[in-house]
Amino acid sequence: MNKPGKQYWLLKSEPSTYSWDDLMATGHTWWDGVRNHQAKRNLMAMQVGDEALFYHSVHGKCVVGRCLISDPHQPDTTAEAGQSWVAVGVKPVTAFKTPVTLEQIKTHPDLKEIALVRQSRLSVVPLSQKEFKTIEALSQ
DNA sequence: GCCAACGTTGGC
DNA sequence: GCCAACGTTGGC
Repeated sequence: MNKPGKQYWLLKSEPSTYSWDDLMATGHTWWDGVRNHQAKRNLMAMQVGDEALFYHSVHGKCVVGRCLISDPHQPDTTAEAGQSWVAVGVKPVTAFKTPVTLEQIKTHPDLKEIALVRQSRLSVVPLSQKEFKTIEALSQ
């Protein structure tokens, strides 16, 4: 079920730019356009088969679904010449029946240390397995 | 190398 | 619309 070393992530997107529905419509996307070094390190640490939650920032402020890292990191084709940013492939797995709001996350005792809140501007955020499972359970 | 100014992100 | 947090840029 859970292969060893599997990691968990949260991917942020402003839905007016790219939404969960956009991902569902195509079944696959390249998570590109990330221009932050810490986020880049997280992308490079991802392995195929890692799981990620999809978070709608700004308009939404909730986790809306679960997805899968389907392709390892590779050069971001949208990067300007001379700059080396990376992208990973992402596929949707399940849409949350009930989106999990930022407010729920902030008030849940098991999510006090979540990087989503501690580092609100980071767009590719690592999650512990417990944090991942806790948020997933809230979506039922 | 320091730091002020400015731009961006994202919550409120 | 405002502001806090951060990152980047450029003058010195």
